[in-house]
Amino acid sequence: MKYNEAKDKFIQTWGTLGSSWGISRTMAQVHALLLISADTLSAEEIMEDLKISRGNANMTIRDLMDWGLVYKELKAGERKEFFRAEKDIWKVAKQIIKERRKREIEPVLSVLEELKQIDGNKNDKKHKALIDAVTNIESVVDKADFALDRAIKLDENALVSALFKLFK
Amino acid sequence: MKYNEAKDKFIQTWGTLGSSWGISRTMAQVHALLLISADTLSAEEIMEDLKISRGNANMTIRDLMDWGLVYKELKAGERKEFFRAEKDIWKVAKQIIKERRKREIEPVLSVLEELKQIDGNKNDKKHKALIDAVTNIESVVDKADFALDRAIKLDENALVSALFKLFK
DNA sequence: AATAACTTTCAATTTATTTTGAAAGTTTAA
DNA sequence: TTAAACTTTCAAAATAAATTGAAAGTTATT
Repeated sequence: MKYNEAKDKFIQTWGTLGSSWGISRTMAQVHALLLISADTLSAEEIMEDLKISRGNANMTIRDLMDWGLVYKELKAGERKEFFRAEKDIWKVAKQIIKERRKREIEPVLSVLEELKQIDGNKNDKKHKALIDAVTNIESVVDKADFALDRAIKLDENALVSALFKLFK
Repeated sequence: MKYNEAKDKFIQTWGTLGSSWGISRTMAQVHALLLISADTLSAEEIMEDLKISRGNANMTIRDLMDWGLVYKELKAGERKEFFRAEKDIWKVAKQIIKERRKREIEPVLSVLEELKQIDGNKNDKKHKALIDAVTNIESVVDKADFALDRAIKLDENALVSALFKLFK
């Protein structure tokens, strides 16, 4: 396989994956492009490379910065802005999980909390089933948080981290 | 808040969450409805309750069964099929992760494996950046698998599981 | 203060996904 | 074997999401 073919395939693949894991396809493609770029790229270069419009490039880059996946860099003597991706994929994954927790899980949790204040007889079968479901979901979020914390702590542990590198 | 309002809000909320975490909105809504139903429901009841078409109900239920989130149950003396949701949310979460790994991550991994067979000079900056990205991604998938295994093992540990229940 | 270089916005369009519902298919019971 | 009860299919329609690009906005330079 030639480099350009591999590059396109990588961008395409990362785009597909991204769109199913919470960031939009174009966001993931721009991220993929930056990920395999040795140097920073300008908005101009990104739009040319991926054949997307100026507006799309601009909004996508801004979104990626909001998500903490891409950083802006200024070059001395240049008016243009240049962009660089976070290349540590584990950091990328953690960042995505963190953002999605904030954007998607937390609002749900507050709705669930409300739902527990439901009027009526607590011994009613229907009420009980609803309260059970809500309680169960809340406990799972707690478990997931705990598991995630453990995974992150585990990662921060230098020894284990070193062990992982042996398998790379 | 009255029961019916709470019920609708729950279905709506679960639907929104589902659609951002890999199962479609209607799938999540049907799942939510079954989740808070003390008894099994027929396709007919589901379509009436959620005001969706027969075709949509049928396909959605089939999808949910494919995902292992809903089971079919037959009642003696009834021609109709009845459905029951998996109510252990931790199992639901594990099941979704497992399915999505199979459906979305595994195909990506095999593409990445291909990409490593790229022609040309390995010392070329561009090649190196691409190979680095691919390698890095593969190692993160390994880490995530490991962390997930740990989380699941942790959950299966009765003692820890009991501790969790204290916080419920 | 005028111009050039660049970034941002957003209404209109395009593309992708979901839903419908009538028709076809299947199974059971008489 | 026929009819009734039920399930599945899928092309068309509806809805939702992403993308474009020209115009407006901003900032730096002369």
